[in-house]
Amino acid sequence: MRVAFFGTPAPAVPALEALVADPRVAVPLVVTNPDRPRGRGYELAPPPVKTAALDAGLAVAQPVKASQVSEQLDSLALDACAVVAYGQILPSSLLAIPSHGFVNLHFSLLPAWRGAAPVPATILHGDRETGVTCFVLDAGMDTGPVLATRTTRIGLDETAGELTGRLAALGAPLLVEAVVGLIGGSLLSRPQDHARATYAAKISSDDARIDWDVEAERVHRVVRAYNPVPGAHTSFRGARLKVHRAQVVPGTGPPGTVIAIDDRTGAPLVSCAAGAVRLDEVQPAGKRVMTGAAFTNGYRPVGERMT
RNA sequence: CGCGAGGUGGAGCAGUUCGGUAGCUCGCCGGGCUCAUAACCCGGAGGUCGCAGGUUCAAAUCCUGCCCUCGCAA
Repeated sequence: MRVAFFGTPAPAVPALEALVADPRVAVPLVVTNPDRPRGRGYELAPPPVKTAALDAGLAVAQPVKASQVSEQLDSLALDACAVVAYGQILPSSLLAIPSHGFVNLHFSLLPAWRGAAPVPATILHGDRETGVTCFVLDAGMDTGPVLATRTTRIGLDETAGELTGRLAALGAPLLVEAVVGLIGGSLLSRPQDHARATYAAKISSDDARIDWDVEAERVHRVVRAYNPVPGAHTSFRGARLKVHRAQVVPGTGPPGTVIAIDDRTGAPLVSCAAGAVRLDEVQPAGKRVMTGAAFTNGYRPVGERMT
């Protein structure tokens, strides 16, 4: 079976590797986004999928627009394509090229959380479980018929980064089976219940700003949902303070106030609209990540306000 | 040449403006108190102040160059 792979960031890598490792599948081409300037100084960085593909000795294409590979795809006599977080909408002209179409691995239980950022959305929403879905791409945004799903519980303190890693590992073998099953005819797709669809918009740094005037449970979810990127943040002494990890604790005070230091851990306690959170891991702008206790020792924040 | 912050005992910070004794909160080690303790008391070890050069009687502090870490943005 000849399957081209479309994907870009790190969570797509396990799927690519699983596909390559399967003896039934040949991967004649990997399509990924172009190298982009990243980090300080705008250094050009290759996407993780490109690095993994080159390591595996695979051919790589990095079109600015996906449609630019249509001729190349045409010439490869593909049975199907596999897509994981490619980062571009694929035009239907492209979807028609492989005989069995495109199979996408999406990091939610569709039709829940269609769109760009399903993992933060599911944590933010307080879902108890989530999963991965393999479906056949159609013209809509994550609207195609479903081939296979896998479910997993969300840990009470699990971050988006951790959950994404687990879903990537969970989804990789599922994608292989979905692609093989679709091509082989052993797997049938079922349409989604569109009436129950929910959407997870792309997140921005602004979304990750902590509003202290909500209940502590919600602050805790914000912290988890935006870890590690872009990082939940607040403002302290006029500078950005990222909160990487927190716990809900009892406490009362004006929202955003450092009301006390935790006896056991030494971490600062910050009051919310209801309850408080203990800041277990923070990062002031320009500094390394530090424990809440280290922050307390150096900054003596009791009584001060985070905004 | 994208914008910006920072490097001071093991951790996190102050001290740099205006050169002159190495400071604070912790941690660690030892001792004490206590039924006990993450609590409290007493004592102690531990620092080439990122690196190199320069100015000076004297540099963490002023000047020059370099290295490293990190925040924003993309």
